[in-house]
Amino acid sequence: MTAKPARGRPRAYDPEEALAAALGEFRRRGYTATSLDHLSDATKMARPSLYAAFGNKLEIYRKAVRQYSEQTAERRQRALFEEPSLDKGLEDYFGAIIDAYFSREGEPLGCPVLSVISGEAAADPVIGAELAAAIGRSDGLLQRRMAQAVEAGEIAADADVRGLAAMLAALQHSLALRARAGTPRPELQAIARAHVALALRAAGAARPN
Amino acid sequence: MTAKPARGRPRAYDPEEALAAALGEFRRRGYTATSLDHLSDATKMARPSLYAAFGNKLEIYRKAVRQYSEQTAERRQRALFEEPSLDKGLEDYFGAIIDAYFSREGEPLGCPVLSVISGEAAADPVIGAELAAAIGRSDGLLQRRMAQAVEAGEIAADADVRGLAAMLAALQHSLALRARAGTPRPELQAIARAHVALALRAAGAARPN
DNA sequence: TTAATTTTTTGCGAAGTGGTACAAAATGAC
DNA sequence: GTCATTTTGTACCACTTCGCAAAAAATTAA
Repeated sequence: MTAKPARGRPRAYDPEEALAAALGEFRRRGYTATSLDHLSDATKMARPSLYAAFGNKLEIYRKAVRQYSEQTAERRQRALFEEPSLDKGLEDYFGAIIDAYFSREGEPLGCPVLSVISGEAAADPVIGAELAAAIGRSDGLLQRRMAQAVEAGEIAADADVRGLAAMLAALQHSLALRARAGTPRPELQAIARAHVALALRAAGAARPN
Repeated sequence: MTAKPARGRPRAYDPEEALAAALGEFRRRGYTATSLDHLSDATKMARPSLYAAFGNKLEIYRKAVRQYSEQTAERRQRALFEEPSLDKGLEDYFGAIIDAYFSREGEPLGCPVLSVISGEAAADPVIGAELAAAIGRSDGLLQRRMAQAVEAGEIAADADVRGLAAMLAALQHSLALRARAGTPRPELQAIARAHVALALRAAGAARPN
């Protein structure tokens, strides 16, 4: 990956680290409240270097989120689609989400999208679309999983697939928000467990366990 | 109410209108992205007048939210606690919430608290506390209602009161977020209906209808 | 009229905003 | 070495940010 001798002056930063540091700033401060000076400090890159490397503020944010998504998506999707037990799969899915909602230092930062650009989404159509897309992706995943569950007989044949998916998506939205408000991790985990259990019961799960 | 001859120069603005206009700006733009100039324009008050009347930016926001809350709380609480049918009560409760999440002109602005200060909550402890308090208030209301429902035999005696309340709160959080992403009203209403129906089914409602 | 009181208006200031131009520095290719 | 190339660092731009001081205006009380 990093095997590129290149030609000119070697860059003094690691793009991946820089984007991670930038995302940290966005998550802590929120989108608008994060200035280019903040990003410059956090990445240890001068502002012109930031521009040359990633583009303007919005582009920096998008690239940082994309990297985060790619890094965390696999575990979530595997939990959802490769775990045989629906119950355990959902618990792992939300467990992965909760893990991602905390920084390495344990700060409850919530979701880099839902929690960070919600404030700006109504005024800026580009950001609004970004938010809508993120929500739509989760909805899609959960709908697919619930449809599978119906086919596999894991839940009632006449279960409301879309309603159940929306109800589980709501848990994700709620976790993002509660993390943002400082709710400690064990409490989030308890909330997720209870929510999943109730959802499965409402779905007429084959084995209410 | 407005019967106060006062002494000095009469104020040229109506405080209630001004706060409503200020809240509109906050809701549209988000907290940080709303500048005092925006507020000054929207309220038609010069910046020093804003300061004299309401205080600094955060105080303006708080007073505007307080007014909004007082104006919308009654309908919500009546739906929740005075409607005999639990099912209908919850539907009306979330119906009132959805109504409040749209501006008079029909823009889906979401919640003036959840959708607006989520981004700032992690960095600013005062705002974080504000967000946590708002979440806690809804949790409390829903817990009380679900506890009543158990006592009245409207739902199963061994129902998970806290879990159900959190699950319904999650619907509120999700509605706020989806509104922010531009989801049209009928879709929000459908989501709310399905969510409530599933929650009641999970609660072992006496009459699943 | 005059004085007291309250609000509005004008204008300022120091700091921060996103974004960029341009020269200096560090490398590989020749 | 010398050149082409790429990144870095310094400095700057025009604009906006929040906040306030001080004067002007509009009213009631005496």
